[in-house]
Amino acid sequence: MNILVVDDEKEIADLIEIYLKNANYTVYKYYSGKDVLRDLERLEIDLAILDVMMQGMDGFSLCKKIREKYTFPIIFVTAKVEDIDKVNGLTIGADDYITKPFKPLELMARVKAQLRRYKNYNQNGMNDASVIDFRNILINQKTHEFYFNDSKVELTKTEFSILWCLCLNRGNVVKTEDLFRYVWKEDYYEKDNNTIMVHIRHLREKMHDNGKHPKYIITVWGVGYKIEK
Amino acid sequence: MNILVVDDEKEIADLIEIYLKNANYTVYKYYSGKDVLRDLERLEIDLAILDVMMQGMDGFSLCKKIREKYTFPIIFVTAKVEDIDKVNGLTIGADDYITKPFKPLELMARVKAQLRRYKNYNQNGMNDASVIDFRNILINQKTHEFYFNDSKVELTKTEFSILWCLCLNRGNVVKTEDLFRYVWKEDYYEKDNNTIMVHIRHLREKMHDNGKHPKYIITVWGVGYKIEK
DNA sequence: ATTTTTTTTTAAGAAATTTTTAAGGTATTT
DNA sequence: AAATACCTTAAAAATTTCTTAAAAAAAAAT
Repeated sequence: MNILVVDDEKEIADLIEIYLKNANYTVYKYYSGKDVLRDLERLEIDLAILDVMMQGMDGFSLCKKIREKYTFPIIFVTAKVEDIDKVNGLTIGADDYITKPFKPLELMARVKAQLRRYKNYNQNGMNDASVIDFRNILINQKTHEFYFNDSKVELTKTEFSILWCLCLNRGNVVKTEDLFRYVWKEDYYEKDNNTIMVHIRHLREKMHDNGKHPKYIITVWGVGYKIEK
Repeated sequence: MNILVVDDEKEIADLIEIYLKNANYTVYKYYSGKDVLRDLERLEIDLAILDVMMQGMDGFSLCKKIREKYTFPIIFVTAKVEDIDKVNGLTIGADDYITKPFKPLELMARVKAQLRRYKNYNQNGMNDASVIDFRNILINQKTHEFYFNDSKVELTKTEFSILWCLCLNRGNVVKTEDLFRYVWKEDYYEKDNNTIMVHIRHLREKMHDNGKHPKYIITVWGVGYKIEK
């Protein structure tokens, strides 16, 4: 497991590193947010521990930047004890927030809890794959390509995200609300329903699957959509 | 979203409930772990907030019991400030651990962070039990499919919900009022009785079980319905 | 910086499906 | 026999989805 540690106080970063390495994690240690963003893509991080108050880019800004592309757990570790900071930190995308001075054992327990949630409680295996291949569908998340009957079909970002979610859950119904939250990552309201419907229609069109009885993206009345295995 | 609150100190449970309801969550409030375990299957909980020190079954034991079957996030709220308890709580399957006196806003931020992780960042709860298979009935909540004598029978959302509730409680009578509240999630009045009856009739029809002596969905006079094991 | 193109969202009417109501009937209990 | 609870049927009402087109927003190109 690869853990990212970002803290401009070297002693703290070193201390955290010792405990993490002791628990057999691979540690990537950084002293500035800028350097992190430069390397993030190639590191394949599973969890990040960020300091809030850093020179240059602060922890909150870094967290926001990370969340634009990644969903691995983020834990803030900070000397700031203001309640409003905790609330802000958790609101902008962090999963946990610990104040200094912290007990290393507690930090480790929280790291393990977050990794368990991220890796184990997730649907096993299925989620890690970046290619899903079944029936006459081949969809690749890494390359953002979709092949249907061996010919490439161009999808927009939203269309791809919807189809990917349905394929991840192939065989199972995805509730409209869950689908919305997966794709848009924000709260769902009734009116959003129509937005999804239009995208579904576009997808069906691109799969030549419009008409009364779609063969691929199937409507489950009052619940959501599913794609049969 | 359905949130479970378990605390034998009524005032705390009530306080938490107020904040949760204010944020538009549905709250199921319990004062003992035993009662929770009895109802858990039919509640469809998305997140739990548990007190650690309770009379009878303590929070840790309840957490372990829940984790045998469910993966929704669990947050401990407790007066125990011993570090070792935090570590233990997080180790046995909890996702977060807050000590009293806690700031309600912080609790709410942590609830939201956990739900975001569970519902938006992760694919949600693939592991939670979703298939019931007995006699010649096979009902799958994830795929929203119902097989009767090995052939697929299409059900509407309400029909499915009713049958699922009866199957969850197979062997036992489900009171009309309880059935209504499970399916419609609102208060029950006499006139709703007829609505249920019509749906039951449709179900019986689809199971070729109309007539004087139904073999599957059995009427228990003056009480409700049951489906025999 | 502006224009063009593409994508996403909104809106509104139509179509399809599901749910509820209502009324008359049947079975069971007291 | 009366009262109560349940069943059946069909039509009305409500809900949900589909379709289409245009507006708005975002991205790409000039």
